[in-house]
Amino acid sequence: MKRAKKKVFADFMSQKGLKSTKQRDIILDCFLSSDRHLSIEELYLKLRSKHPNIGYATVYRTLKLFAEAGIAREMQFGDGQTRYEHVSEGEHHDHLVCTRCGHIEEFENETIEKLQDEVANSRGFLIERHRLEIYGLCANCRK
Amino acid sequence: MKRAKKKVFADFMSQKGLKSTKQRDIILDCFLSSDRHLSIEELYLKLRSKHPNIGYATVYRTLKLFAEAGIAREMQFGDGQTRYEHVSEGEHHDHLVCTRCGHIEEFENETIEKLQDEVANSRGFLIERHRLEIYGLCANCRK
DNA sequence: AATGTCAATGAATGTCACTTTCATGATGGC
DNA sequence: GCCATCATGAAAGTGACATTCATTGACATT
Repeated sequence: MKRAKKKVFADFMSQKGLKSTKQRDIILDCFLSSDRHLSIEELYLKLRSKHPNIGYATVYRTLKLFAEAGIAREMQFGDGQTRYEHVSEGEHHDHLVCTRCGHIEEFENETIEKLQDEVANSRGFLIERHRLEIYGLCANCRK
Repeated sequence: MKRAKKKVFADFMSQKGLKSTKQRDIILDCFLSSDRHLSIEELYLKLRSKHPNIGYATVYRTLKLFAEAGIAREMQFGDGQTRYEHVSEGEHHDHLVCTRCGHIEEFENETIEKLQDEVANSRGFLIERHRLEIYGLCANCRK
């Protein structure tokens, strides 16, 4: 899966006439071996420990590239930081966010999606995308 | 209803030992007679036309007060601006957001809420709140 | 190997939307 | 009216991006 995404990114880059560089490889490796929901800042700090002279701007631009290439997706959870999550081919999911420990879980629910379509249709609304987030305490933090 | 909210706010203020001022009255009036989803900037500009020397910081602080008093609620729709919506006693609703004209519609769906509860329960998650936003084209912009 | 070409990099700077500070100005209780 | 507080608004500060630009580096050409 890590290998598959590397290929997707490599293909995207060559198709766009963009170059493969040390930094981009390092950032991709680090991203793929990280949490599913990572902010630019977090990834930047994680990288700095091993590669002290990689720039914030490079991390920022490279994550944008990942998003364009379809291997990452930008997310806002309302804490003022953009997070990037891994994307697997065509999937969609929503989130359970723990307000105590920050833990993020994913879920899918076909019925909810269907009901959303109904709501949108009844208003003449054409859906492009949606976001559903449930905030609360995760099982661990309830103890 | 406008009158009721003014009372709620007046009660909140006196209970907190805060003062009633010209500015706060003006801002409350303007807020109550506005769109249901207004950014600080929008409200500030609207106010400036009639009250040129009211400060941005005052609008900002007063909206926070409205939120504390429970007559407004902070919302993020991912455009980088915080919006404040009117709150009516105990109600909850979700949003349809037009990505073209910025129009925001509200909706409620009991079944979706119930399904969310089920999802949360199955993960041992204790819900505090949730947000559901559907982004797309409104009926008008589809034409 | 030296040079040319051009995208990539990263330190520095800019931008935007708040958020706080602080010197002044209002308010409400006596 | 007096005064301890609170409120105001101009200005400065903050945090998280987003852009600039001089330099670097990778490959192609001489």
